[in-house]
Amino acid sequence: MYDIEKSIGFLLAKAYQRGWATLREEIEPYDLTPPQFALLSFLWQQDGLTQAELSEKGQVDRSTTGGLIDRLERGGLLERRQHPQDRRAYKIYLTERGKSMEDTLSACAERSLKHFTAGLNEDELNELRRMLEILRGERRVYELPPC
Amino acid sequence: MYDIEKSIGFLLAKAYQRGWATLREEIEPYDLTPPQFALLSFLWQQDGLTQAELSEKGQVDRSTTGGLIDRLERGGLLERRQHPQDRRAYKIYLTERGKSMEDTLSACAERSLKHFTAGLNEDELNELRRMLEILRGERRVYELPPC
DNA sequence: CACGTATTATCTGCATAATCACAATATCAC
DNA sequence: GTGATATTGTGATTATGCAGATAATACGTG
Repeated sequence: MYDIEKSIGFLLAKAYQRGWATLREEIEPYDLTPPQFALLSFLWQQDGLTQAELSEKGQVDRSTTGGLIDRLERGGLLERRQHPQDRRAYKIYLTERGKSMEDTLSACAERSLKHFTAGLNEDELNELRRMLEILRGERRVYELPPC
Repeated sequence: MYDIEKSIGFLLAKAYQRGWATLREEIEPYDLTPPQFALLSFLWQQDGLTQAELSEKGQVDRSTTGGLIDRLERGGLLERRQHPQDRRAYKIYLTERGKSMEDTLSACAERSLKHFTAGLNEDELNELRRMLEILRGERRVYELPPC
């Protein structure tokens, strides 16, 4: 008998749902959503990537990434600049405003994570991270090399 | 320094993403999605629930549940019947077709779960389940009692 | 070198999902 | 009966992935 309440897939969905909501609460005052925050996080690490590169880093479909960038651009956190060598592509750069929000938003993320994971200790979190990385599986979902 | 690649929230999102895609592949031939499958699973356990009850069981917003039911009804897997005592509410019943697909679809779910969790052994899965239940947190997200 | 083909980068449209705010209707409690 | 509450539906916004369109680049062959 299939019991969905005990299914890893269902529990994963619900844990994810709560994680999202917890982060959302923290960053809502800045008019951001969790995926938008994630994209900003990649840009804080490295600026000037193309949409395709950001897409691959975040393991998100390219059209989804395009939409995220639209909204972040509208919010004045980043800007598209023409790629100097490739006229098809944009390079994505943080604006001053986007750069300046790193500390504030990272603090939000830390706070929400602490709240979200309050029921688990440090060892458990490391173990969870290890298992999630395994479940995450292969990285380049959107650039599968020909088998 | 905030490293999103190591963040529990990000890893949770990516593991969830892969879990969804894995199940999706299996049930796509039946024109179903993971949330639709989840709703059916609750109905296999118990028929004749209202939308609000299904919503609470699945921890999903009521309007989301309404949409899921729309699509499953369109596919002929369930039907809305007037609640005998409450004219506001519907009771949701599986059709014969909906009932008959339990075995097939459960097998799909088992298969996809096995594929999805191939990298973890039985003990690890139990540990993961335990931690996800903790992270999932309080159940009734949509019926918070006044604090 | 040139031309045609394949690949790549982005965008658009479509469908599903998810949450929220609000509306319409019905029930409940006092 | 009236006000509060509950059930469902609608509209808006975001996210996500897929398919297809468009434009530009890369490559391979003659």
